[in-house]
Amino acid sequence: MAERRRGAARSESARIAVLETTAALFAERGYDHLTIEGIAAEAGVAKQTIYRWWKSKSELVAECLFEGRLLPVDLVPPDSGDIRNDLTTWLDALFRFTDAPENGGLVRSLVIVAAENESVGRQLDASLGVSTLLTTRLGAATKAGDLPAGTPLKEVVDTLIGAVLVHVLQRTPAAPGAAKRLVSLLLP
Amino acid sequence: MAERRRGAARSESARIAVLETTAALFAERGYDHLTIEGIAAEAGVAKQTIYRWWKSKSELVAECLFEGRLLPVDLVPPDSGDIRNDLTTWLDALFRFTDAPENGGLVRSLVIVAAENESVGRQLDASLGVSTLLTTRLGAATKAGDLPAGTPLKEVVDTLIGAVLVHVLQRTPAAPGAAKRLVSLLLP
DNA sequence: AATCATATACGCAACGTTGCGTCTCGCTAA
DNA sequence: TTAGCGAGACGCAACGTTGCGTATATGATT
Repeated sequence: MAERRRGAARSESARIAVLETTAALFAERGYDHLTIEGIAAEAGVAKQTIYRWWKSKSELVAECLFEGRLLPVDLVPPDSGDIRNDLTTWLDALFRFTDAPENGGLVRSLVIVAAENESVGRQLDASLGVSTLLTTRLGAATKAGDLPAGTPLKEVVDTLIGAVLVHVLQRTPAAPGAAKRLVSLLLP
Repeated sequence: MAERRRGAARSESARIAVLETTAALFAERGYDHLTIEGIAAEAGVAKQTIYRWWKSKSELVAECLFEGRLLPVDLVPPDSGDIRNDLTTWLDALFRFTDAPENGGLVRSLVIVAAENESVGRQLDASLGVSTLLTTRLGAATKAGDLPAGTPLKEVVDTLIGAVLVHVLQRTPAAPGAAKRLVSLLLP
């Protein structure tokens, strides 16, 4: 049996206020200009209330991320039946998203968090809204015979994400047709 | 004509001491625990001497990087004549380097700098000791007929780097044979 | 059932510490 | 004589911790 709690329960409203404020300030100022004191003030919450529940700034951001509060869009690959077209469409949307200046900063901040926080790093693919779903679709396509049997799915997914990261870090907008070229390269 | 300087010239020994100390502390503690005051103290230099010549911490680290002081190894791809073997060997060495825990932290710190500092980000490939050289080799291989004529070289290089970054961020040691699989995937 | 005791979270506010970036000192070297 | 140098003090911002008084929820006592 779970021993019943004794005193006042954790304030859900405070928790929500903190997470919402964190996500807002993160998107607005980026990770490195994010301060615990700033979040507390803006959220109308005591600093100690934050430190009581979150060990660090990166952990706080991680929770926002895993609750889907950081990325404004759902990057779900479409399902038309043609796996290569779907991948191209999805990758192209991802490129167009990251190429917008404000989003570029957002994703770069996200990369910083991934580099600092192990759990965010490990779930990097999930953080970017992909991974399992994408791998599932690729697996299904392989089974259906749309892809060669030996296609190393994990490598393909990692590689796609990696290409996006490189573009974001290099501040190089994706060239026209880059998504298509990349997909053709990986899944000829 | 270059106007003759008046007054004391910039101290080269101080400059060297600062860069060496920066590289050492960066490798030892990582980027986020690197402080200007710490560098100044360790290098036996006044804080103002640093601020006089470098605008920010990331710029200081960038100069270390571009002078080759940050990465302890030269990651030059071999040249055996077989471009795929060479790529695999090089990529494998890169994986083995980043898989060592202390190096993983180093590269993750480097990613943080690339995310914060535009010039580092833009020269990300050069920072990792690759790019131009690699692209040159790939171009030569294409010309020699070892690779299909339409191979998108830039995409290939970006993709390789991206795959390495993803592994580093995910804290996933590269699986045995990963380098070979990746190269086969990109250059079938 | 009403009351008290205990336990916990809360907002508020202050603490000492660290690192920032700027500034002013003499000293030294070109 | 001028500019870079080491040393170090300054105000500022944010850190992470602590104590205070209040609100709330549970368990024990009347």
